[in-house]
Amino acid sequence: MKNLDESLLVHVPPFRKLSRAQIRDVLDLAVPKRFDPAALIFEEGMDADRFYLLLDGHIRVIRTTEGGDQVIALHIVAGQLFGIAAAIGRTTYPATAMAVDECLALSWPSDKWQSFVSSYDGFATESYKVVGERMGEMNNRIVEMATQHVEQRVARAVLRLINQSGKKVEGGIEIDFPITRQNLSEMTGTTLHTVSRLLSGWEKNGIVKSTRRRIVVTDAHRLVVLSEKSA
Amino acid sequence: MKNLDESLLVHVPPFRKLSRAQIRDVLDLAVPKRFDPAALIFEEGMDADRFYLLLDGHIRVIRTTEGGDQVIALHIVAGQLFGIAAAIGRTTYPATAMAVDECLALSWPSDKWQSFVSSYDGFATESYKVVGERMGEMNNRIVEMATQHVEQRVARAVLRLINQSGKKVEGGIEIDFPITRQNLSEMTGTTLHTVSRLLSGWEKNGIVKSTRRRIVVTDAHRLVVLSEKSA
DNA sequence: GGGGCTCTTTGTTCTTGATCAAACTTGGGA
DNA sequence: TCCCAAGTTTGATCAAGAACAAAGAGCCCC
Repeated sequence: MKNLDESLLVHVPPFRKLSRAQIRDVLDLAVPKRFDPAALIFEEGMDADRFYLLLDGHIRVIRTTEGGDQVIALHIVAGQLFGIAAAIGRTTYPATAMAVDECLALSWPSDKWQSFVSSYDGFATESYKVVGERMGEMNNRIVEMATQHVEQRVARAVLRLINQSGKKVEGGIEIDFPITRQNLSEMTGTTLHTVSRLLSGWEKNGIVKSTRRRIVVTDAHRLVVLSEKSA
Repeated sequence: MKNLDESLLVHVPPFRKLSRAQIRDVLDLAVPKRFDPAALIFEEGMDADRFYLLLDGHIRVIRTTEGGDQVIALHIVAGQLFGIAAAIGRTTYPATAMAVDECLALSWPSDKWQSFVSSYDGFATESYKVVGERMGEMNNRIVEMATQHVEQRVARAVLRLINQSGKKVEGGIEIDFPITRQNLSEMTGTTLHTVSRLLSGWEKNGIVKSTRRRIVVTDAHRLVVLSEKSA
């Protein structure tokens, strides 16, 4: 438990400005944990007792409506903080976090947040920058949902995924975690049927290539064009 | 300029915990300004050199797409901070702020943000609570847009407005600033035509009563029912 | 190596709400 | 007082995408 290597945090933005000794202190307070694919890390409404740093894997942040519809709010990639309800004055988690693939995360008790902010220079700044980026992303999604058609929204969602978690493969860029048409529909507010038809169409035009749970973008440029097609 | 009364800030959340002397200091740094209806306070992309506190009136926060569509992100009511790009590590404003009616606001240079946070206990906590609330609202809107029909979205938008800025009048609750069908459509991602038809329908059913730029909700309960109608 | 679960595809029909098109109303300003 | 701009209503048509319905395909586990 106590032998986490300091190199883990050296390159992670919120901790980048900390000294070796400070990182040691932070790590000594951290609890590492592994999650299997589809494991729930915390659920919407739960008491927000810990905050997390994802070291490896991908996390999906989900909200569920009373009607049972799921909406994917965002994906977290390695190196990002999540579950930081404490940072924005919340006592419960606003959404559910689920491991997409095998994940490794560190966590700390939420009541440590305050002391991190005051003890470690740069920690607050970097963390709130993350908050700002997420707000920006959310804002963009609202604008998209309000003004764009389904095809453009799905195109953007795919582009965002390859930007955040794209892996170069021969013939294009692959989303490097498993994702279904259903998932994509939950990110864009449409149905899996419509997403399936869109992907089939794009595949016919040589823009993407996809198999079960995997998507490779072969012509990102044309996807960008699609995503911008007149409002 | 220097004779702002301290009572202005005593009941405003971010400053609530400050001493009389501290409030004096804060006020001495503040620049008050009045804005006419429809005046732009700052625009998306502008250098975020100041942050604001709205003392009176209503502000509309707007994003405009390349295609010229406008989306209303949120409304700010008296007592709220806005333009707090500095708080989330941004150097430009992420959206445009426009006065809806006659407004009075205080503003401070953005570089004072850091010193406010460190000098005044409770300021950071309260401010980030506001950030958290806005994130929650944005999140809800994303979920709504993804899962609900237009009628439900418009109903919710109206309910939100009367919650935030409702004024009791005989016969119901009125949204206490001027708002057009067009505005409502920009809040919900639909067209003014559809909003007009919905409002006409509701009026026929005795749920609302509206004239040019004014909306009175006469039966909030039934509006809630409408807004929840099966996903 | 088969069974079953999960994911995907594809066809058809139907509904919502956008788009197009005008006319009407209201209130402020010349 | 009249005019005009801004805001509102209403009708008709149309298209995007949801809903309904099945059938296929890939993968994991036994």
